[in-house]
Amino acid sequence: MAVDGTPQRVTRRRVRTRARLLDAAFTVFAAKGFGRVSIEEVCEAAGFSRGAFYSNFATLDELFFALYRDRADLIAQQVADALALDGPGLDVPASVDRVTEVLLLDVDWLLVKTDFLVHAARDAAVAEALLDHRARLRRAIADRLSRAPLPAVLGDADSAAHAVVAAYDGVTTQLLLDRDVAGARAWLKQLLTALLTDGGAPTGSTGSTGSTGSTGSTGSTRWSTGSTLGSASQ
Amino acid sequence: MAVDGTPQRVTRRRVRTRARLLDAAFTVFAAKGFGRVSIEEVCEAAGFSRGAFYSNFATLDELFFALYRDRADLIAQQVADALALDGPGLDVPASVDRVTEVLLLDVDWLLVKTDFLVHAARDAAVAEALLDHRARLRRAIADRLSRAPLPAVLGDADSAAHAVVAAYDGVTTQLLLDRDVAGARAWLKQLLTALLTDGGAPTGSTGSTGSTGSTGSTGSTRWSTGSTLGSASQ
DNA sequence: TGTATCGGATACACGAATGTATCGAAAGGG
DNA sequence: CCCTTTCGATACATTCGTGTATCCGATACA
Repeated sequence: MAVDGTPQRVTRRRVRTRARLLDAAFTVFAAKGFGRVSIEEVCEAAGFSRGAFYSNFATLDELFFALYRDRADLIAQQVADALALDGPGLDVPASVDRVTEVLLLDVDWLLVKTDFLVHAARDAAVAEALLDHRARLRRAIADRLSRAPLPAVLGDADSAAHAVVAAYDGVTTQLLLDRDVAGARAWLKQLLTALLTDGGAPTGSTGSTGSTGSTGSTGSTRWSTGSTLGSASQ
Repeated sequence: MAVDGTPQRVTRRRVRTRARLLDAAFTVFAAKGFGRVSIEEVCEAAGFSRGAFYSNFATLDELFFALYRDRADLIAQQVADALALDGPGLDVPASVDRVTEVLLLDVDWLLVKTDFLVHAARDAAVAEALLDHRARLRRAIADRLSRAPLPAVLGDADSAAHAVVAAYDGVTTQLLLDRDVAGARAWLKQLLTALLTDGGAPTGSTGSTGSTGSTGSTGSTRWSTGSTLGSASQ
């Protein structure tokens, strides 16, 4: 029941089943979207019965929250690492490359993250958690960014970090629709370099130079392009 | 049943009830989110019974789709109008102001739109519709943008339009969390002018000059926290 | 190895939402 | 003004998901 019948013995298989539940939830949420997923589906995907779930979580929201928390922390850490690789004198293009790689690694994560955003947009407590995570991310970027020439197209390093996050979010939105990871990466790199350097990118093309498909995302369905949609009734 | 028992007589009260259903759906979706809304809730909000619904739509998805279509077209038109106000020589700052105004007018719409994005991200047909709408918006912007000096920080007008949309999406994401419409507008203006002019914005502050609150959004709950931005928790 | 505690499975009852079939009232044409 | 068509309401059956109470196997500790 996850209520405060706090277990006294230090559990052990409990953590494993909890982890399995979280992993399964991630897969199912990515595939069908939170809101279209039932508790039983998660349990089935994890190979458990609903009893296991209710023993670890009180509600689906709670699981979702825990899921987001874990993964978000992990990503934030990866971003921090990617930025820490440079010496004290930040190498902007290299950092942009690495961060872009990390941020646009897994489409499934973007799906779940966006679900979480929608969820947070209607719940102040959840929103605060998400804002926290974003603030941490921004700070990591701003800290690192403050040690670079910074072309002053924007204001200080904090504003620049804001802009970076905004660009990331914008590219994410498009990526969710066209599923073109390679294109999104290229486009994000172009945007960031345009924002963070004076030179900008010289090339004219938008960046979606044809999805090579070899991007190897976790396993999301790729759209079959030509399809209907026009035929609404009446 | 909305199947092809296509009515022969040109209906009349039908269109009214359909419109009422769509309006009610917009409100309910904005408040609770698609996925947490039942057919009956929509009908109740519209003052109808479920019979009315099933007489006009086959499924909730269909209604959602129609709802998005209508409003999206309307917004696209408004943006086009806002851009058309200039003479042939585009006045960038003025256009940015007007477009920003239009795009960040109604938080409720952003909520519904994001719900739709999440929906589209998992359904190819819906995704295509959304991509269509975005393409139209981009084209309107690009057309107008091609008649301006365009500081060449980015590539051609098309790339610039892409960047504009990305900035819009990025700012929207943040706005959904902090509900600071005024701040979002300021920030979007700053971003856009930074992208579309050489000078950029000189000021260092991020732009959240304190939410005046007089923005008059439709009726969404306003979060209690002071406008976040700079003050990262921790 | 025995034993007390814990964790997950099973079974049940309940509520909510859906879809359909049917009926009465409204609307428009003649 | 009547009559036909259409629209929305009502009632019903059914499915689906949830939450809880109970039970048995597993696990940690002595």
